[in-house]
Amino acid sequence: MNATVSIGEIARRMGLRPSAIRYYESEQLLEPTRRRSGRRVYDESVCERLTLIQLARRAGFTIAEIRHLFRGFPADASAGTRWRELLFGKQREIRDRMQELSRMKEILDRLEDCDCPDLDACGAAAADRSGLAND
Amino acid sequence: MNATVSIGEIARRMGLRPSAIRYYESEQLLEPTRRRSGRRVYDESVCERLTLIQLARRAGFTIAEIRHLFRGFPADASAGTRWRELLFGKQREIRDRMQELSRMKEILDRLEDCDCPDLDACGAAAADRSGLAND
DNA sequence: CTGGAAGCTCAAGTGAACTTGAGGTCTGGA
DNA sequence: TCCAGACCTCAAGTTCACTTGAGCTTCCAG
Repeated sequence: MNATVSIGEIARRMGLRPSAIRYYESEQLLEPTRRRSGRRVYDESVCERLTLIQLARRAGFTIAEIRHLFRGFPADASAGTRWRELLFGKQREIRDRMQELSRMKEILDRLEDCDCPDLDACGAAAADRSGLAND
Repeated sequence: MNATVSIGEIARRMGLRPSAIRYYESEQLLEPTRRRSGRRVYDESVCERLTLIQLARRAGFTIAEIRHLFRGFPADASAGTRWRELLFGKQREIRDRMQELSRMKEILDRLEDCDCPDLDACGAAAADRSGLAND
């Protein structure tokens, strides 16, 4: 029934600019959009797709990687392998990023408990700093 | 004893390019470096600082934010408030990012268990997709 | 029917975070 | 002594992900 949403309306709902949506389409993260007298007409389902794009972006995927995530690789002998590699690589990246975020969170939490004007002046954070090299 | 490390050596140890280290210095994330006949001479402690910079970068801090993290804000009535705001804002951002990463991880983990050539072709991921709007 | 908002395309511009290039200096090993 | 290679500065270039502007069309409320 409600398959007649304008690009402006989708953008508003998703907190994006229309230009970003056109850009994603041009990058083939969205399928070519149906037109009515030249204008793009969306149905609601594009929102899920856009949410997934935003999620992937914030998880560190580049536009090209998201395209591969959605559309795979040009079908040849190595397509499956490359897909697996993208997947495994990204899983690893995400694990690493989660760890880094935890470490940064600890530093900030510790900073919160003191009232230094900055990290350089902060003794509470020194403990974290000295632990940083233990990789 | 070993207070005579060159920029190239520090870069190598930290997996950075010398240009990045010079850039951080120019952006005042590192203190002006001691020179010997024009060349920068580091002692090991700069590595902790660089590790912290990299951690913060990957946690989503901009260069300007890292500068504020280290050096605070120009001392005036609002300096303390702005510092707290930066801290709280970043803590929130980190929590959000960790949640987003978990969601993305789930999607990738599910993709791993099937053998679709891409996400568009994947039924296992459809469940995730339909759940995405439930914010 | 009309005027302003919203859309369209395409090319060029933007901001963040570095990198590269040009032109020159300094150092350390053969 | 010679010179390859590491450093220096400063300005300009690069990449990514969009945004903006120009010039033009279409929609719709009054």
